[in-house]
Amino acid sequence: MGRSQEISYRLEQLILDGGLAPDQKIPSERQLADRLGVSRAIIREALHELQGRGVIDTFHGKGSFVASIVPATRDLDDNGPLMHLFAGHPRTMYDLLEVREQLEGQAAFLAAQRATSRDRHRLTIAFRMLEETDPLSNAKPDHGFHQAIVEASHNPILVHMLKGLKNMMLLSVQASVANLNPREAMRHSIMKQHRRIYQAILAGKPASARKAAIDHVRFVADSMRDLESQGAEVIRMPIDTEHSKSGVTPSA
Amino acid sequence: MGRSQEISYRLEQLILDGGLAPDQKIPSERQLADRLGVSRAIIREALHELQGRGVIDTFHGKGSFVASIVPATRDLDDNGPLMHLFAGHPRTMYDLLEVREQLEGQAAFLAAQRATSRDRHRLTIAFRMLEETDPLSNAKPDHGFHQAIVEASHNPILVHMLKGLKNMMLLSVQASVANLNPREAMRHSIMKQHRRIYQAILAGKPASARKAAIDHVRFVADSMRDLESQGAEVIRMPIDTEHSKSGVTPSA
DNA sequence: CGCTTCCACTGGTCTGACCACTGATACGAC
DNA sequence: GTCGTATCAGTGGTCAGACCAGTGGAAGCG
Repeated sequence: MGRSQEISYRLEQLILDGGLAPDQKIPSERQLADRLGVSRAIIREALHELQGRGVIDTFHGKGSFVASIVPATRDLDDNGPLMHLFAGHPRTMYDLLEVREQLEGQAAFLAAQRATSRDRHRLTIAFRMLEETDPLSNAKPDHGFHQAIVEASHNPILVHMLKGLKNMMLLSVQASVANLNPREAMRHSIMKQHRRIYQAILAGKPASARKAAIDHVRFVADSMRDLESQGAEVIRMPIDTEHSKSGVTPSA
Repeated sequence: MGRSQEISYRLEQLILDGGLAPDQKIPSERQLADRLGVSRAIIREALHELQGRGVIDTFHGKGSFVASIVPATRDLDDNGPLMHLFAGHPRTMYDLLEVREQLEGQAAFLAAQRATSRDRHRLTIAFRMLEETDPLSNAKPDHGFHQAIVEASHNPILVHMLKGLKNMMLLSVQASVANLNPREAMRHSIMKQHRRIYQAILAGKPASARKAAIDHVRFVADSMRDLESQGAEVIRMPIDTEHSKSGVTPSA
């Protein structure tokens, strides 16, 4: 363990101990360096580590501040590491969609095979909600619809895996809804796709259901790819409050 | 957004893109600084950030290395509930196979599309190991083979999900191997299926690879179902299994 | 009063030096 | 020959001091 690690640890302790509340300002790097008896470089490295963990946010010219959502020492509620790892990386969304494609397809397939009457009922409710909801706040109903499907698959592992991805899914779905729904034509297409999935499951046609689900996810992915390649601004959901990392066009 | 952040972002990109595999060594700080045209301090800050996120591990005097995609912290926790499920319900194995069917299929598909020469190399090694290994202790090479495939898919999320299921997969694979391999005919079929997958990926035929992989998993599932319905004793593996590392030894 | 200018303070980056650890190589004693 | 040991190049760890670049408030001006 180096000095930097130790400092990082001590700072985190200070913060978590309640000595520093959320949004509270952290002493300046120079002050910390002086007070803790190490060089400023060390302080900076330690702060970067905390930054990576999402404990603090730093702003040029202003200072460093305790992040509003403090993920305690070692997250109990977790999903954290993954989220931090993946959040903000555009490619991740497509990776996610590649996996979703298959999982949703399988879920739809199984749902068509196994859905009980209660499943059908819940699915119908979710579907209606989806149809009737204001497109602008459409993310949750959309997610709810897909979740109803996977639950109808009666495969605990499938449920578990998609549940584990729930947060990331939500982000992804929100992003896609935010991007695609405004385009009236696309919104219409997506509605139609949802309907296809829904009807195939209700009709007990596994193969059709799978195909519909896969097509749906693929359509979303392709559409977003198109949009992005056309230079349209792809709205990414803020995983953490202000990190407006969007707008970065890696044009080295 | 500072230079350091950008560097951190670029490095992470490299890693997630699969340009750098787990346990692989990252160029030295001085090299990176030189190559990316920034000072070493910046590199160090970026590395500390990645360290904070658990993307890399750093060792004094040795270097920095890509950490396993999934922070091991929650590995056990993650599987805990599922393991519990598995213990009681034989059906879970089939649920698992249903999911595997799709995930492995997708992995094979993407691998056929994206495998680099290094991927092909590792895949070949894993495949040969699989061919040459004593069937009785065949579980690990089998798992290693499948893992090599998913890593060649260059989809971090896919890697994560299958890795998360690693232990259960191992159980499942062990079970299937233990049950199926003794039957000479079946063992032969499985070998042929593995070969089909392998060749399809090497030949760069995504569709074939997917089909081969799906057929393979489905064959295993069906075979076990048959056996079970015939009253044959299905050997189930004990839960614990030593935490063996990945089947393939990354030969430096 | 309102606007501008300026300046102190904050983080961001660079340089180049030195320390501490690791691993392999060369060398000496046996 | 073999075995320890000394050496050395490469790596991360730390330091000091300088300068650049945003921020925000205070002083000064119209």
